[in-house]
Amino acid sequence: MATPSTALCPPPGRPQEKPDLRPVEGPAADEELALLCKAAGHPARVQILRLLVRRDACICGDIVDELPLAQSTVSQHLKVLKDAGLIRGEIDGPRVCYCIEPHVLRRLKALVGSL
Amino acid sequence: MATPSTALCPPPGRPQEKPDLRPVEGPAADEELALLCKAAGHPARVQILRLLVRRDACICGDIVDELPLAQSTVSQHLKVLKDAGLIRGEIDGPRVCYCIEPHVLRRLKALVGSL
DNA sequence: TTGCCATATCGTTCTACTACGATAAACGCA
DNA sequence: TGCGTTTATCGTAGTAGAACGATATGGCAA
Repeated sequence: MATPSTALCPPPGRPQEKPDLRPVEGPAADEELALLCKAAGHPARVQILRLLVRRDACICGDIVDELPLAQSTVSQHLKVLKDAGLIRGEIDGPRVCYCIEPHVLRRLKALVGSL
Repeated sequence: MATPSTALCPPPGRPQEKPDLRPVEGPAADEELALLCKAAGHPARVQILRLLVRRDACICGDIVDELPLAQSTVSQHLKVLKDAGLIRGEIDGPRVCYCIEPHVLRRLKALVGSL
């Protein structure tokens, strides 16, 4: 098969509809909420999240082009989001394709919603 | 009338059911989301928020008693939350009664929900 | 007034974050 | 193999955050 130039990061064959059974309160949940909020607590990272949600997946270079920041700075922000679990990066040849981790984003929404 | 020793911070006669009409996307919304998330991005501050949501209002001293931190440190965290608009502090005699700003908390939920 | 209580602010120290340019690493292609 | 492209990492500098003890402030009671 031909290699598509626009790679889609999340393989479509995984709906991942398993509900998250972890509690939304308690010390562990508080830590998790703080961690995720901290990761989202920067305008550039919010922009990246929105970009990935809107585009469903995005090549790193496209993200760099969208933000008024140096490439190394964007790479650092991507690392923060990746370390928090909110996004995932898949190597696609010489490029890296980033995408949202939908269950972690849902988890963030659930935790914030529990406040 | 007698002054009640347990002051309730939000005066009950204000339902504040006005819906927030500001957009949940765009540059301003991104900034706002980042700001609120940053304020919530620390375990101690999450604990404070939960405390205030659960108890509806709380004397500063009670918050200090609940957290394993020095009084001055808790005071700083309260200031961060207050500067972000998430909580409000009303002076009640020699004490200060803190409470959630419900519409700002709702705004945070709406912004996170828009991701 | 004097003193006590609750809270905020100050000053300090240490750590973490943010941003950048420079460089390294990984990959495809000629 | 060697080159250009893409992304990550390193090193650095400046700023901000987190924690504490000490101190100031402001109100109430004696």
